Amino acid sequence: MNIYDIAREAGVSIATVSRVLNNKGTVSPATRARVERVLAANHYTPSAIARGMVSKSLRTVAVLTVDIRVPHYARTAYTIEREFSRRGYEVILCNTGGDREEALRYLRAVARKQVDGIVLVGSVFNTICRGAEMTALLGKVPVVLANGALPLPNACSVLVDDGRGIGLAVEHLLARGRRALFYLKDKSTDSADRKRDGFVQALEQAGQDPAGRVLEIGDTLEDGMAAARHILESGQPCDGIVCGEDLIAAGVLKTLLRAHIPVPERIAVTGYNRSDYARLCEPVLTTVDNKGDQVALLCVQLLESSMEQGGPGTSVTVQPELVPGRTS
Amino acid sequence: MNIYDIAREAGVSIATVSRVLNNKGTVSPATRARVERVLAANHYTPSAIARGMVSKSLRTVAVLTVDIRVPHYARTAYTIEREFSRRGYEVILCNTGGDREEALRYLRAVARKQVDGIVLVGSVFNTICRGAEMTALLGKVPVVLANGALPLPNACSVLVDDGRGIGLAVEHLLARGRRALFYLKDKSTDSADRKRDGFVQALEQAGQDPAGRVLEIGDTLEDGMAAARHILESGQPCDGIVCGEDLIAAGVLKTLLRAHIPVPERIAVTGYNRSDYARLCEPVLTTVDNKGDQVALLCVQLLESSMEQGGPGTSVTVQPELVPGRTS
DNA sequence: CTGAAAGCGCTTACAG
DNA sequence: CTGAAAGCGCTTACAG
Repeated sequence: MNIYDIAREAGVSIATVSRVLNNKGTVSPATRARVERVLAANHYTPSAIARGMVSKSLRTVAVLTVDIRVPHYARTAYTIEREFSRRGYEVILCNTGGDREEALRYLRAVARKQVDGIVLVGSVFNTICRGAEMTALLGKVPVVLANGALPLPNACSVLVDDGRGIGLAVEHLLARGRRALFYLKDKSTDSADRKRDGFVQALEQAGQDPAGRVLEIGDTLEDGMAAARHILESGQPCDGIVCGEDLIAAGVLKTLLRAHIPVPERIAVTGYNRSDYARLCEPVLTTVDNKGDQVALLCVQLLESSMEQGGPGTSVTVQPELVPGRTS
Repeated sequence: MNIYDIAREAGVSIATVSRVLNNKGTVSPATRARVERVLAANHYTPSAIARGMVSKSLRTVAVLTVDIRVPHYARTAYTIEREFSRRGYEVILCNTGGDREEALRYLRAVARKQVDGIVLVGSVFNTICRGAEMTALLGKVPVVLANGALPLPNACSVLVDDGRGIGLAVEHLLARGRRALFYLKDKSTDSADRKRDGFVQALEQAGQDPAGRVLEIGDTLEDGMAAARHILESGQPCDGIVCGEDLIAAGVLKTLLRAHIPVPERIAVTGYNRSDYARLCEPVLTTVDNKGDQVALLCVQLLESSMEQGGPGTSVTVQPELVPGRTS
């Protein structure tokens, strides 16, 4: 059942049907009523493809992220999807695994579909979105990065001051009298580097030597557990462990509890992300809220405005906030 | 840059360009080479919209779920997305919140885009996918349900034997000498009901009276915490709490730990889903693996085959598995 | 092996 | 207020 069938049945031209469908132009009330009746009677569904053929848009945006199973990304993707849905767009989900080739494959696919915009979630895209084809693919459509930035004229950014976020955790621990802190640094993304820098800087500002205080580890629960064991076994003085992710902190906490080390009395622990992991821990983890929902909302707003009005890529920064729990 | 531009530059007809683009029909090696050179030189990107205009497909599937922030749904959506991506489809993500009207809105939107298939993740869709418009929307395209079933000729199902899953947990506890079990039932979906039935049945099979042993609660950590407090304060004998979700079990565990009740010595706890929550708990939660990844993969396989070959809706059932932890 | 032409289902100037 | 016609960028019989 297409627009021709409707037109025939209503005794009008397809142009008129199109007008009532889109509330564009002028249609006499009588004609409109007649067409609407036919439309409803046939459960007519307009073809977004045919419409897209002329408008060059399917009202779709692509969200590229690392892995939707990571709670922080899931939250971000959730808000982005809901907000775009409210605005009449569908969202294509892409789990790139942080892999450059995979990201390229997704970008090629969504370019063919002529998406109206692209959201890149995670600072890993700072690193992998390089090279001629990437730039070409990302250059022809509005782009926004959550927790990242790209040197493209059309790319917007919503940044989180992650260095400051870790700084907050450090200052919090120092203020409570902790003197021998460690930092567990995950992966190697820009964001992870910024957090590490925040740790180092906060220690230096307090007149402490950060040398040997940063441990590079993976980003799993087990990595956190192993790192804590490593610290304990090293015999080095330690009264606080600052972690770059809640999941790592949960692992640390697990090791400490199993070793019957009182938390926070002997060793304090802090996480990052304000995820459910933090609430789940017993005692509840002190963590840093990196404002995932706010970041996601801002991404949608920036992208929407650059999809509709164009304009150069703007950038906003969000400040994280310490959320005290019972591990500090 | 469209197919006409390419044809002109290569000195051939658009039909020939289309042939080399799709490796269809026959093209002389020389012509093919010439066209391919022009294609590459111009970074030609075919329009999926124009292609869809004739094929009636954008090679897209829609995944409707309740809320991607729930880890179990995130895992399912992840696998579905990855598997479809491998097969050359893009995935549209829809967070319905389990709301019928929202689901309808999404279904209307993806019907206009003529998606090739629809995946419904969660047994809530058993309940909300009723009514004329729903049936019409779901009737014209291959549909598969993860953990659910629909009385439609074209709908496939991948079911999880959730009743059996809870039964496994109960039998496990009974085998370890527990005699006073409670079941914490979440929400009211078909799946939650089946789990409750599994609990009741397993108790009866063991010759126990299930009366008063099932508590209906919400599905949050706090609900689990409150339910455990309620049980403790009631003074009723209790040496095991079976939960319908890991998150609830985590809440129960939290309350028990805070009350200094030895787990599992005095009260055992089991969860459901084999989520990260279970691993995070200390002690690690005994849980039931409801095979989310396997379910997701089967969904993709069923949907793919019914998208390509049509055929009636088939149904498969997956058996859950007990994963012993340290809380039982 | 290759090309001319029709057709997919809409929207949008342009006439009237 | 309404309709005829062109055009969006492809694929696909059909001829040759």
